[in-house]
Amino acid sequence: MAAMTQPATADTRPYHHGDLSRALVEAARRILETEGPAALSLRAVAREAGVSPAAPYHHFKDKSELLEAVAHEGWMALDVALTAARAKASDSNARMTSLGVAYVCFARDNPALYRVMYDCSRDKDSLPDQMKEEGAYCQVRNTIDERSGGTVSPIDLELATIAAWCAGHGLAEMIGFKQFAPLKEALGGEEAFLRAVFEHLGMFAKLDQG
Amino acid sequence: MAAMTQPATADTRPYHHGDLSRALVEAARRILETEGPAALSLRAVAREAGVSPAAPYHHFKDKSELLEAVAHEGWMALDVALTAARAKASDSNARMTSLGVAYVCFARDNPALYRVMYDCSRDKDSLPDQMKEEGAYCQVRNTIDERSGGTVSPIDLELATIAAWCAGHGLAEMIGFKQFAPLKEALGGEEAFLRAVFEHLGMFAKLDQG
DNA sequence: ACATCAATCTAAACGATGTCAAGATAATCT
DNA sequence: AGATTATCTTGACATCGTTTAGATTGATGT
Repeated sequence: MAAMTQPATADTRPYHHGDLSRALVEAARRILETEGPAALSLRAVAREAGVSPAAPYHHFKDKSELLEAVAHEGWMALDVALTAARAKASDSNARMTSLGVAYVCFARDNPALYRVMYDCSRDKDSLPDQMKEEGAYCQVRNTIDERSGGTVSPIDLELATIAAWCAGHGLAEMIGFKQFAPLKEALGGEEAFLRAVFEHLGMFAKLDQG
Repeated sequence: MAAMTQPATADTRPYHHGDLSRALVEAARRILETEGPAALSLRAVAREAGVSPAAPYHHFKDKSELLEAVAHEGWMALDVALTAARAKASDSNARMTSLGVAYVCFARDNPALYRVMYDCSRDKDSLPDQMKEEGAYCQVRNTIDERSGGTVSPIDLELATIAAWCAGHGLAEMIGFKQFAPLKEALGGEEAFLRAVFEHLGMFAKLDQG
């Protein structure tokens, strides 16, 4: 089946790409990392993948559908990061803080991808990726539930999850503000700063007091 | 001085607009409200203002500079809303919650404007609008400081402000998620939902315990 | 009053973008 | 092998941000 009808020297791609869907998503991520979100045009992605501007339309309905695929990969990568962070903490309090720090660090290290992830979540009728099945949001909820030994009411559990998620996302969007530089310095680095903010958010005051 | 050199019937504008700067910003806000952020092109703004596509360039360097002007108006409007909310609460605890609710409601009622406001804050070297002088951020800090009678350390005050701001912004971005509909229902409406989340964020647990 | 100058607007164009229709090419199925 | 379907390219269209050159007006100085 790999019978190429063309010479196909090292740099001539066969007419049919083989797995253009994936190649396009990877090209998009490459552009995001190297040139930022402003450079992420459909044509640029096609160019990067070595294909004509119209080719993507055989795999994605829209530019937005391509972006959704990119965002989906982003949420999966975040899941991996959160899982790793959760496994690394000893007690359940530290696990929660560690989760928050990992979340914000992911956003800091992949700012363009993070923006695409949220831009795709907005204005969407269906459930956004992060809330599905075992998505990042559910991971936070599970961690909180574990922490309280499963005794907390469903409503309070949901409220606490929302509160924690909002804090994480809000901090993720502000982490870059230069305004905070001296404060980070005073606290001994960015991660210490993040831990301080998360601890300041006594996110469990309500849960703990009953 | 109102000597028009043209007949200038009701619908013929004089060659010089008079105050195109303001007219453009207002046109932009009108488009944002009625057609959303996707329709906000420079040409559309010029069209809405009844002027050629190149005219805005005599008042703004860029499209982004126009957007910054729009964002600036947005932050000022938010300031007004927050000031009103702060005045309406009795004790300082309620004042804080009321501030948060007002913030999120502003974002909910002006979603497109809110997005422009934050898009302009990002990737900016200088201090963003909301943090300047008596901007919204400072209003939050002042409210927290008032609450503790000015006894809290500068670092803790800053951390608490950041925490509160992050929670507000995070919640503002998620308030539209359909996922939360049943929870809002169970709590008796959207505003009750907001109050519950803010109270769940024991934002002052750390401050209160010393 | 009038000429000059600067500010403001228009017209026309350029390159880039998202998207589509028509045709070329290749893989697959019968 | 022949037909069908999936995939890619070419070429086009409308729109966008932006620039350049020229037209129109208000202000300034005499």
